[in-house]
Amino acid sequence: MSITKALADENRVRMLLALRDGELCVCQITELLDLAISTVSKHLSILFQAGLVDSRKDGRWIYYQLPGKKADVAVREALDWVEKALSDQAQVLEDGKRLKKILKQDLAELCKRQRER
Amino acid sequence: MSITKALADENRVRMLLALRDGELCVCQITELLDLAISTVSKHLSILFQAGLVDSRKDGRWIYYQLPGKKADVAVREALDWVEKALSDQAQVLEDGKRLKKILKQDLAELCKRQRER
DNA sequence: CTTGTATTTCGTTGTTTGGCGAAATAACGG
DNA sequence: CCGTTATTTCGCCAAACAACGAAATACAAG
Repeated sequence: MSITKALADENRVRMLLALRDGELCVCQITELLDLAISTVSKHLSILFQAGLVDSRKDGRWIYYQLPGKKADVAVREALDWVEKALSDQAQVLEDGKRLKKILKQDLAELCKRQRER
Repeated sequence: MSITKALADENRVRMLLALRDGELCVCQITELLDLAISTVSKHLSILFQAGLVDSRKDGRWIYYQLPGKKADVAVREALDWVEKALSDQAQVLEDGKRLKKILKQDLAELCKRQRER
């Protein structure tokens, strides 16, 4: 049930699909979705509680990623479905392009710019 | 997106799982969930708009059912996931038992009793 | 330590959603 | 036709939710 609720928000689905190609830190996700940092953080905690993302700390940053093979079957199959059913949405395709540009930017610079919004 | 939103409500998921063994009319679903008829009707319209249920009219009653093979792939796979991931929830198991009793009742009687709540 | 920085938590606000009952609709049976 | 009946639509209220900014937290670097 927490899985279906977590998937009900468009921004959260965008986050999951953005993580397909690897982990991202909070400020990268924030840049992609153009939301307040606190909003993104809350969304991530909802995804985390549903088991749909993992996180790890590295230096100053916290990286979020899709869960590995150890994840619950229900979670893994839900994520498979999301990818198959929703990854061709216009917004998601655009996110893919924007994400490439974001990944080229220096992480410290990116975070700094966000703090000054 | 309309699919994930439709699946985010517990009562709607219960409806879908109740339909696994065959079609049900609105008043049977209402009896199962113990909600107002108008509420059930609204839930069903949300499921219908997402493509997660079909309906057919027969005499005085409208029967809802899970969509057939012609349904969208995204819909069919979402329903497969719901069944696999959520059908072992306590509430759903109890619904299964209650549904058997409901199905034994005369349809006209059932509807009549509901009108008098 | 102390400053700076990335993230989370908290409190508030506006919007969405779920619930109900009453009225409208549709359609069957007399 | 006319009343009855099953369902939907409408208008309302309360609860849940998403969004924000400010304050708190955690921790790395100087």
